[in-house]
This record gives sequence, structure tokens and C-alpha cells, in this order.
Amino acid sequence: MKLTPFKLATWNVNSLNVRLPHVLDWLRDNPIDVLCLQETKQEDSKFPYADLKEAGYKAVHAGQKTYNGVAILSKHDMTDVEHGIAGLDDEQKRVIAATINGIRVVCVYIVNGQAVDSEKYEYKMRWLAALIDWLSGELKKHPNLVLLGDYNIAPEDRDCHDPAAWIGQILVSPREREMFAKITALGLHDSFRLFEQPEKSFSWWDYRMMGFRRNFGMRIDHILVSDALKNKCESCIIDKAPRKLERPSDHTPVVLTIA
DNA sequence: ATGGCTTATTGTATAAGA
Repeated sequence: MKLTPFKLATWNVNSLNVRLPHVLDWLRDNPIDVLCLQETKQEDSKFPYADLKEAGYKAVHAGQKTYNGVAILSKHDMTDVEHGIAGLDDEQKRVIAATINGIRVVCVYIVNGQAVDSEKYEYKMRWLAALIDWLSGELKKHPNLVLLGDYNIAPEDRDCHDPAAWIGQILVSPREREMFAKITALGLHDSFRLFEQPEKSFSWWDYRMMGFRRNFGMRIDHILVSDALKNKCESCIIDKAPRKLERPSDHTPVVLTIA
């Protein structure tokens, strides 16, 4: 790691086609080193490489039409770019990784799961098991590793606006939280919780029911850091500003600074 | 209130998100 401080962020943009102006404005106001995007919802041929280059960012993208799609934007060179989870046969574009500044950056869009007793929930469980297997090997290869993205899991009750109403539901169910615990047991630390944070801090709010205005949200977007990086973390914040704009994504960026 | 919103689709209603 040569560049310090080093700032990384994650943001589920819910269609980069719609959100590109917000992303470009945000990067202008927050000239960070690395931004990971989820739900670009476009094929590689539609990805706005030129606009991002003009803004000073290189980009790698694993996209598909309509659904999913992940990208890493970086001011610096990216090497060893890898798509997907090795060992998992998966059509859905949910993982992209690259090495930047001596750090393995793994951008993930974890399966939503829809409802606890659904086929999609079982896919979420299988997918997470494969992710964990793969990550254990990646961590051995890359001691400096950051796993960031939309996890679609609120790890604790304090990450949910109304835990009583959500008991057992998707995003908070015990099996999902067990999977999150298995990820942290690999030696990955939730950087947001390394610091004192405001109560009721969330990264996603439902578009419906005036969710954002009432702060009816969830903290489901996370930046996890490996043991080697834990003590170098300087701050982790949720930037709610983009959620206040016209036609926002339902998620807002999470930003980590490594000293 | 099992959705009151937003996105994408070669659409004109449906699926999916979380």
C-alpha cells in the first residue's frame, strides 16, 4: 500500500443508465480513489466508460441487461481483474474484483432472496456458501482485502429501523445473519462498526411510504476489511446526501478511509 | 396495508427489488 490516505466507497445505484449524473456529481464532490457500484443493470456495451474516463476514473464492469451488474471505478491502475466466484456456475453478474494499491478489492451484489421461504432465498444461501468458500482462499492469497457492496443483510437489530416488525423476514432472518457471521469469522471486519456511529444509521430506504423521510431504513451495504487492514481504518461513514436528490437510488454510498 | 415506489421490458401489464 503506497497511496495514503486511500478512500473506497460502495453504492448500489439501481440502474447506472438512470443514475450516471448522480455518480458523476458525487465523484466530483467526493474525489475518492475507488468506487464500487452494484445494479448497473446494463450490458458492457452500454457502460459509460468514456464519461467516467473524462471524470478521471478507469472502470471495469461485469454487466447484464435489466438485472444485477457490478463495476469498480478507480483513479489508479487495476490489475488481476476477475469476474464471478471461482467454483460457482452463475449466470448473474454479482462479483468483480481487482487489485488496486496493493489491496484486493472485491465488489459484491449479494442475492436479495425475495422471501424467506422462496426458491430465491435458497439461491441466496447457496450463493453465500460459495462466496465464503472462495473468500477463504482469496484471503490467504491477499492479506490486504476489502469486501464491499450490497450484502442484502442487516447484520444486527440496530441495523433495522423496526426489528420487531421485521423478525424472521428477508434481510434479517437468522440464516442470513449466520452467513454474515461466517463471513466475519473469516477475519473480515465491518468497518462501519469500528467507529462510533449515530443511532439508526441506514444505507437503504424503501421508495414507498416515505421511507427516507421517516428514516425507515436498513443498513445492508457494507465495507468489510481483512485483519491486516483493520487497524489502518481511519473512518467509515454513510453519505446520505445522494438519497436526498431528485430520482435517487434507494441506496446511498458508504465510504471508508484507510490511513 | 405482503405494499403506497422505481426500474426495465422491444412494454401498453408484469417482474423484481428489499
